Amino acid sequence: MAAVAGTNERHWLDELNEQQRAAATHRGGPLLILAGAGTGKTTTLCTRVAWLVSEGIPSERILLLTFTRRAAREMLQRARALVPGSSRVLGGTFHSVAHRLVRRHASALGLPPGFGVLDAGDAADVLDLLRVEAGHGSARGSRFPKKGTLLDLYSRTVNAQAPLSGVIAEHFPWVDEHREAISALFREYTVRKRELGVIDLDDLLLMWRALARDEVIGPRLASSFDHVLIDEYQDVNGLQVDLARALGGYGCEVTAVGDDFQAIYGFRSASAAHILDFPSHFEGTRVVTLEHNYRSTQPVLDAANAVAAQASRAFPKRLRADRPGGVRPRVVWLRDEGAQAEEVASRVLEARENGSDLRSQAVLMRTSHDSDLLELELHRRRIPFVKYGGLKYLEAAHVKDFVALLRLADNGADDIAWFRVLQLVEGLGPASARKAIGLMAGAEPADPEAELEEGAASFRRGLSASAREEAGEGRLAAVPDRLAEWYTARQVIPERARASADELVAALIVARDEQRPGVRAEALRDVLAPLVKARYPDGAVRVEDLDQLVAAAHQANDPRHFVAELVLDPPQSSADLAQPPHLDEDYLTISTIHSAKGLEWDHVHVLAVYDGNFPACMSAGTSEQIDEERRLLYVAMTRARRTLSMYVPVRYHHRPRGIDDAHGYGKASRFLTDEVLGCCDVTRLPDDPLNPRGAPVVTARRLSVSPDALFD
DNA sequence: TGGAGCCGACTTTTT
DNA sequence: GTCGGCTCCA
Repeated sequence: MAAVAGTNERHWLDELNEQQRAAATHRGGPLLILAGAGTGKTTTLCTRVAWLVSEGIPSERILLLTFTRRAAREMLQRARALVPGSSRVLGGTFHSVAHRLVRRHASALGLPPGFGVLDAGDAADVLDLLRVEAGHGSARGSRFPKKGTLLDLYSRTVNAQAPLSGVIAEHFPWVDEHREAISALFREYTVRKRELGVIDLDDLLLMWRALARDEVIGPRLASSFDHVLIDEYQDVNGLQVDLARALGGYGCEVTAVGDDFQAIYGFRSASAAHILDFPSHFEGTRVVTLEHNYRSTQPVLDAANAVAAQASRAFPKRLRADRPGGVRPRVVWLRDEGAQAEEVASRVLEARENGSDLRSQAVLMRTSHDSDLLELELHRRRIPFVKYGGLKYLEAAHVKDFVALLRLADNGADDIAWFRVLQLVEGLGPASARKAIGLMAGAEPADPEAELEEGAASFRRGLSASAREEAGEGRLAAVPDRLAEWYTARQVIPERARASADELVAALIVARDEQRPGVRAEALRDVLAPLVKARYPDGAVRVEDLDQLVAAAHQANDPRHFVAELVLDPPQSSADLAQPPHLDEDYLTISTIHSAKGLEWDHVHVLAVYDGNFPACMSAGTSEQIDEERRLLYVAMTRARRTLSMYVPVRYHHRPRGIDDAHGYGKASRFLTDEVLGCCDVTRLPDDPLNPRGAPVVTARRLSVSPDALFD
């Protein structure tokens, strides 16, 4: 480490205000930075990283935990610009850091070296499998919860670290009659994951905590860091608090940043209570509050403050703007979502003509399909955009197929992947796939391999730590290998599908022996391509999507964990995988509010601000849920630097994509109270130009329209 | 009779 | 894109 920089060289400290500087240069003891929207939270945190490094803390001994990897990357880039020495700071999400640690200690945790990480969809598939096995498949009468609900419930219970019965009573009362069956199902779920050699996202946190609490491994882990900085602390859950406390308990200095009024992840068991409890969890905490808003103009803040003031238990916190001037936010009533799309597109173009490029503008919405019509309109007008949130690249069916193949090449015991992969073959459905997998799994090798098998079995049972030590890593590698049993299993495949299935399995065997991830991915892409082309009408386009993944596999730094890293840091779109990104291109951002967290734009448009969306009808149950929905609107509003527009389509479709014409006549969001509207310019857009002032439709005429004359 | 495949109804927010 | 229900095929 270079000599400590003199204070006069740290000119970047001069750019901070008094509170920010106090936070950035705090030394000794835990620190909590309460930072309202736009108060320079990121700047302060980056500067703190830079300051710590300039104070002589080795950068690899600093851990920066953020909500997304994108946030970590951005912060580290900025810190590096201040102090080049900060390049080795370890940054990422709780989950990605957990993955590194779990990887390193896989054998202690009883995991095979090639263990996979299930994404939410895979985890739900495992639960579904167990649900069917337990006979809750199509049980008549009292309906058993579906896989999505089960996963929600499971994840909530684990992340909140609360008893299942309590979580059911509070959030899922309608499944109470099945409580015991669900409890048994969840126990089976943890067993099954072990058998499959996989873990889910929640396990990553559980396992990190288990490592941190272990009397031997824990201190060793904690001694790797001097400082931990945690961003967005208002959105941590109980498990993450445990991790923070474990780190702090071993003498690591903890800094947390957040704003209780921006807590929007209650549905993931996060709770703003944790940030308020921080001082009691960490003895001797210094609290620094940042109140000066450098992002928005006062008129925007006035409206946002008016929304915040409605909260039942709000901290009295009024943001004050540092930027002079500004225009009042607009609230626009329109006929319907079509009019909304046209209006937003026009305003975006208008702003661009006035010198604001598309990158400085964003459209935000509650749910990802709120922008469906807008996306069509933008295509029509050739306005480039990138959409964040909603259905992601990895969730597209053909990409999931490909990922399942990649998984199988790493871990032949992953039956969920098998189940998906086998069904790619035409004429091979779920029933045959299940049978074949049962045969592959059930056919235990005979005596000669008993010793190896003993290792695998002990892994499956999840032995005590000492027994696992004994088994050693070499034996743990002996996960049951389905591929070897294919010859037996293929007998239950319908005859017409057998040859095709053989081909697929043969390709997997070849791919498994190929260690270079790029070459392996290429081989698997080649077997998959014809199947994708046959299955989907737009198959050719989808195969191109796969090429992006192959390219990414070629870039992978750690072949073994290419798929896991994909799950932990999912590309938002296929364009995200393309190397290098087209940085010079100008595009509009469309994003769910959840995905827009921490970001800002000059011009912000908020779509569909009607009641039923803000709050969403599904989240209008308890007053806590409604508070969270209000904060969501607040977060959206405070993303705006210069102008803010909120749209209320009066007539909206219940269902997206125009499947039918079911629609309702909505009211504006209940959060747009008179106080809020008083801070805004309210306009009503003229009605349908083809039918001004609702002129009655002529019904008496009968016209005949037919192309029959053409059919001579 | 089981299983593959087609058709119609519906979809909150994310690591 | 997914789920459940239905029909037709071996």
